[in-house]
Amino acid sequence: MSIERNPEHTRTRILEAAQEEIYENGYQGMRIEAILQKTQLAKGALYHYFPNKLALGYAVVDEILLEHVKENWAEFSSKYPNPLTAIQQLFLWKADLYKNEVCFKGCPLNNLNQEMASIDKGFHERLENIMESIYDSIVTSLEQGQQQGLVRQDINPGKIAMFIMASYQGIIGVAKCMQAPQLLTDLFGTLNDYIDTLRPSNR
Amino acid sequence: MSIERNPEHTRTRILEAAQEEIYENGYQGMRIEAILQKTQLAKGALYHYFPNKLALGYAVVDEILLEHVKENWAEFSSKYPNPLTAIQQLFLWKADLYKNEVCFKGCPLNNLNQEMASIDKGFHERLENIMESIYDSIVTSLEQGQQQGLVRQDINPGKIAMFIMASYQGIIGVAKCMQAPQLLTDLFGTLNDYIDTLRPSNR
DNA sequence: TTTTAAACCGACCAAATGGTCGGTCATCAT
DNA sequence: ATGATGACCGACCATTTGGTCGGTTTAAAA
Repeated sequence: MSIERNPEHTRTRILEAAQEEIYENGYQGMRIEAILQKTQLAKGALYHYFPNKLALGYAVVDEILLEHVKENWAEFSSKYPNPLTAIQQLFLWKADLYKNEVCFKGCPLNNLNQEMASIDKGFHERLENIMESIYDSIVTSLEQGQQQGLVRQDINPGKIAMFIMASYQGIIGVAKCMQAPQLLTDLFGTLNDYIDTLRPSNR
Repeated sequence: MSIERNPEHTRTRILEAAQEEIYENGYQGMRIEAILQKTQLAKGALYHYFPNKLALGYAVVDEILLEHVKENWAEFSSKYPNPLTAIQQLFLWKADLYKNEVCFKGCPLNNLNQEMASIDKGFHERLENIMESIYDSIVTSLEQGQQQGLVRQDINPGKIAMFIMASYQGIIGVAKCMQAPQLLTDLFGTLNDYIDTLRPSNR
């Protein structure tokens, strides 16, 4: 009996297994053997698609993490015309999402960043690009909000966008450390309170 | 000619070399061999003081990172009676400190947390304890500030303390990713602006 | 001075791990 | 049907790496 072959799907399966492994053990802790076990593939198959471990790691960032981030932001920014509301809603959704087990594992992007940014240039460049793309999205959407009178005129979109990103990362990180889902809700609540202060005062 | 022996000093040298290695490569990337090279010791010496790699990692957290944090906070909280000012000054000092090369490597505590908290229970417990101790310090100092009329009465010290911690961690993390010292100054500036809003409004 | 326990040495070991390579199997164009 | 090409297999290899252990040296106690 013949075994079906589906190159595209096989490659994706490897990538997803690698992402899971990295998420759980970090890139340095990710084991090729574990990916083979998860995918039930032989070593030759993996090395047919990726020349080495590093290339696989890069591919996970480029093809999984980056795409994931893009989709998320696209969804919320199109759903909520008010940029501040979009950000707040995204955070509320994240808070709920991370509330379960995910809370203990942290943010995939942040984890990888802390682990690899200062060790490997390739990882650093990729992760920096992702951050930049998130940053740009927030900035332009804040600027548009200012033009539409939805965001205070006296704030600096660049600085605020960066601060919001940093706080978000920090919140996930602290929650991971403390392993308390309630904390996550509180922290995102405080952050959303802060974001509320960026709205124009009602006159 | 005889070689001087100083057990205490030797142990400390190993710990410090290990801390550097972890700071640069993460715990999983730290190599025993590298520590031996840095300290010019033989393998037997290291394993005379520490039963294995994990115990060495734990010792670094307990004896280097924890102490470092304690000293820092003690210094600033005793120097500035106003807790909000103490926090702000600490951040300004950190911003300046990290401005150089350190900016690229991130916060030792945060790095280790992101890398190991979800992988190893022993690391997690230790890092959580450190976070808790920082948290407690900030909370009590905010509460005292409230009693002295230096901090707004309508804020929740617990939530605010946690938020400040999270933002701090996030700022270091983002700066590490973006590798821009100026960013660090901006972000800490924005955070300090936020902290200013916690002061009682002048009446 | 002798004894004793520690600090320290470094060759060696076993396991883990990333990676290779010759070969087999499925699939599809001709 | 048949050859060609890509997909996949899995035994094997080289290296790295944490860890061991018998032995040597220093320093202080007896």
